Parts: sequence; structure tokens; C-alpha cells
Amino acid sequence: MSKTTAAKPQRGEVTETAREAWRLLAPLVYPPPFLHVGREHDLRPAAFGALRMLDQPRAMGEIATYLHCDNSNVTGIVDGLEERGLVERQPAPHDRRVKLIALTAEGRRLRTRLMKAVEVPPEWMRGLAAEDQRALREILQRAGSARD
Amino acid sequence: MSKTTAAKPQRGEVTETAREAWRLLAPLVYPPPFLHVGREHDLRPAAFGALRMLDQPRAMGEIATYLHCDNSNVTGIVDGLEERGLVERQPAPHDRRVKLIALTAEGRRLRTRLMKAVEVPPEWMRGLAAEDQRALREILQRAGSARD
DNA sequence: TATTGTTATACTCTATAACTATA
DNA sequence: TATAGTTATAGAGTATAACAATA
Repeated sequence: MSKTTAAKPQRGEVTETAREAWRLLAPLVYPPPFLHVGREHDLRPAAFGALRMLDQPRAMGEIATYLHCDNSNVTGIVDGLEERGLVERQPAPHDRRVKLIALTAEGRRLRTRLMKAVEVPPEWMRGLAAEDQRALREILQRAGSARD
Repeated sequence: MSKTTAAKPQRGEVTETAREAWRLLAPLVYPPPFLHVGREHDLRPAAFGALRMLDQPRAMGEIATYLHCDNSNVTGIVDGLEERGLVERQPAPHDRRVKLIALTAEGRRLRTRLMKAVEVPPEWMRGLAAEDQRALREILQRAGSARD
């Protein structure tokens, strides 16, 4: 179990090919292109993230967990969204301590637009030949399913 | 030049294949894995970015431009790095208003470690079959060179 | 007694404006 | 007169602690 040297390639080993692929990929995906989508609509990353997870009404605490921040922050973030008429606080039927945050009609419209914008593949990917796009999709499918 | 409809596929068009590839790729690269590399060494994103561009001595203003922040911020960021003994301020020979920020020996050691850590491809890529890694590398080469 | 969300508060990060020393 | 870096200061983001309502 504790061999000092590894002569043969191993599962998950850092190959030179993977290293080079990563070196090529990083500048294509960083910084994240979706950041400016939020900025265009005056949504800070936290507010954008909150909107993103509001496909259905969520408790404040759920939002805090999703954003990896404290509950007390969510109060301010939701305040901002509420002032803009994008969300509203609703009482939770099963527990009167909990407040559910739900999109308004306007919030739903904006969220739909944002999600559409985020799903548009970046220029470098759109410019690939059709066969490269297909190959890339299949490789990423294998990468994603191997991770589960 | 201004046709109302586009019957044929165009350069840069959003194909369904590209859309799906992007949908698969995003969760693999976001959030950026290198964020925790900085955190492990108590380097906020800004300080990490500064260290990253200090492959050679740089003027404060150059660092500000690279970080997309104000000059006045760089003072504080460099202060922090200097207190930790990672960089030092040097006079610029050609212009006495300018201060050059240079890595110390310790700063050079840390930077080397950080850059090495950042270059390690993520698990999902290391786990790909060798032929997938090669195909991915070649596709990304074409994507990158087409963008130039 | 524990938990949800709020408030009060402090700390950090960043931006603007005034200042200095150079140019 | 303009520029590089600094300082002073204010605003936003996030964390902790104490609190009210509810479980």
C-alpha cells in the first residue's frame, strides 16, 4: 500500500496532457463571464446567487446556506430585492418562525432573462467547428458522470 | 448586410451542442478551484492576484491596473504583503515618484508554491482517459488560437 | 431549551478626494 | 501643470453577538 515510487500511470494522476489542457482552459473560463450579467442589472454576486436559487420559494436559512454566508446577511440581501419589487416575504405554513422568499411576477421575469443570458456558451465555444463541439460535449459528459 | 432572417448556420452561432457543452462545463469550473489555494495561505483574492503578477518587480500603478482597482488600495495590499516579509518596496531608477514592488526570497518561495498548486488540473480532468485528455487539449488549442 | 430571522456592531474591502514628492 | 503613491474618509459586504417570536 505504501510504495515509495509509482512506475505506472495511476487513476487521477497528473499527466502532462491534462496539465496542458488545464493551462489552456483556465484563461478561457476565468474570470467567469456571467459576472457582468449580474452587474448589468445592478445585482451584486450575492443578490444574483439568491435570485438564481429562487426557482421556488425558499426559507431565509436555505438562502444563507446556498450563499455560504450568515443568516444576518440574507436579511439585507432580501431587503434589497424586496425594495426593487423582485421578491416578497411570505409566512411559512408549517413553522411561523420561518419566512419564505418568493419571486414576484417581475422577479420571475428578470430571473428568466438572467438564466437565459447565463446559459449562452462563450464565444470561444460557439466558434468551434461542429465536430469539435460534439467531441467536447461527449468528453464533458464522461467527466461529469465519472464525478458522481 | 441586414437580412432579417438567417436560414443557414453562421460563425459563432449558438448551437444546441455548444449550449449543452457549456451547461456541462460550468459546474466543473465554477466556483474556481484556485480560490481555496489563496485562502490556505491567508491571501485574499487581491493579495493573491498581486503575488501572481510579481514574476518581476512592478510599479504600484501596474498592480492597480492588473487588479482593476484604485492605486490607494494597492498601498494597503502591499503593506500587508510587506509586513509578512513577502515583498519589498524599491525605488525606481528612472522616476523617483515610482516604487517598484519586488518579491523577497520568501515571497519568491511562496509564489512558486502557489503557482504550482494552481497549475494542477482539477480531478475531473485528471480522471479522463488519456485519449479524452488529448482530444480535449487539441480542441482547447483550436479554441484559444481562434480567439487571438 | 433550541431555532428563525432581525438588529446592533465591528472589521474588511474598495472608491473618492486631498495631499506629498517628484516630473 | 501633471503624475505616483499615500492618507483620510465613506460606503458596501460580511461576521459575531444579543434579541424577539416561535417551536
